[in-house]
Amino acid sequence: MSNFEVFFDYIQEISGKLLSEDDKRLLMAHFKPRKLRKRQYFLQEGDVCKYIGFIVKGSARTFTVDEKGHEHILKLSLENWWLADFESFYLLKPSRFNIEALEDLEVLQSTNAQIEEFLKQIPAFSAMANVISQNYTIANQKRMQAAMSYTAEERYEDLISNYPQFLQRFPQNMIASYLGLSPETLSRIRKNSFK
Amino acid sequence: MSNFEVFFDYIQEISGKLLSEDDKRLLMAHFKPRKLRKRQYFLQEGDVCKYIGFIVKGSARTFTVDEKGHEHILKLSLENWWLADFESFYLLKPSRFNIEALEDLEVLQSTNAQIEEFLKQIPAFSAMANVISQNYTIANQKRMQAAMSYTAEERYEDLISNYPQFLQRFPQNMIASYLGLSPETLSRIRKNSFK
DNA sequence: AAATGCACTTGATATAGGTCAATTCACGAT
DNA sequence: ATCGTGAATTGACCTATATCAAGTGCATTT
Repeated sequence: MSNFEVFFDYIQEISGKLLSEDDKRLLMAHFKPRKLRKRQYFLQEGDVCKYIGFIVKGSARTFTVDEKGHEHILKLSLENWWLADFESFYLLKPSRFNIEALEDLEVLQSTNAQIEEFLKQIPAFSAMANVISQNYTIANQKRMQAAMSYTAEERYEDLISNYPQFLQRFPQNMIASYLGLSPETLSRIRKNSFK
Repeated sequence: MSNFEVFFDYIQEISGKLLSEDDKRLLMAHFKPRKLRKRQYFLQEGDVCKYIGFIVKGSARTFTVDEKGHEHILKLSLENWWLADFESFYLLKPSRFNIEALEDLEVLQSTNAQIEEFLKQIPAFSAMANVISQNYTIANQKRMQAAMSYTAEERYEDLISNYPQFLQRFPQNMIASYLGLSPETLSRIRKNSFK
């Protein structure tokens, strides 16, 4: 299946609507395929996030670096997820985040101005945007609650049940950072839960 | 200014579009005013969040209670904010949250089905929804980053600069809980930063 | 096969922030 | 004015998690 077929299926499935041939032509004309090798950056801190990318293949992490040089992973992303720093993308502000490919990465990317066009012209695209926005809001609410009310161990168990794929796809130190833990602490948590 | 005038101004300002007289009639027909006294609940854990409320006056907190009986405040809300547990509201699932009035509260409320209608029929309403969704996404991203990378003191300073009104409107123990801190810790942080 | 480099583990120690208990403060109700 | 209640402060102590340092196991490169 080609990259665009994957993408079209995704839109139709999430939105519950069909794309016309015209819709598909429009999307193909303005979403550009882009490939990144592992370790390459989709976005660097300080740059404006001009593109939003739909991940067709591979994985990425969104992270900040604090004054002490410590990295904090905010988001881990896999196939069929969208990749962007939304604050920078919507407001055209320089980003405080880095987005780096953790595996070889293939995305379909487009600009904010184009997305506005798709929203106006393609009903399935706009329906998809609404569903995604709902899902994001819900996921954020959950994650925030987990961060505030759960212990390290509970957050790890939560991750296992909500995103079991993460354990296969991401190294443990990345998962630790995503959970807001040091790699040592995650290692000890795993040791204890196996006994 | 009446409740609805406040509401209409808000929609027009956020969306950048004007409401027609028909639009206004439609909104007035399906947003119901509701008043809650301080301490009353807008939503109780276990119930489905049937209504979304627009706060015209007053304030509220959204919180969970963990197994140890500790409360965790996820959201503090003031005038011109929306009040709902979106997970429960969108998915019609029983809520894990409580929403309680912290001051006497006046909201305009409506149901999910009605909101869908407004989105279809009122361009300004739908434009507003898009802007709000962007703002939420950005605010969530920021708050998550703060929770993961900042110390307690930095989070408090962040709050002071982003939401100075909170200090006037909410008691310190609520703010502590919102920041994920014990009241004692927040008290000590304030003491230190005054020296 | 040796060498290099990472991810992961393990142990010892440090620290931010939590918990518990006592005290003071503010204010609404009588 | 006084009482009562809940908020805020303060001190002593505790705990979860971070930090630092050393060691182990595996791939990848040479």
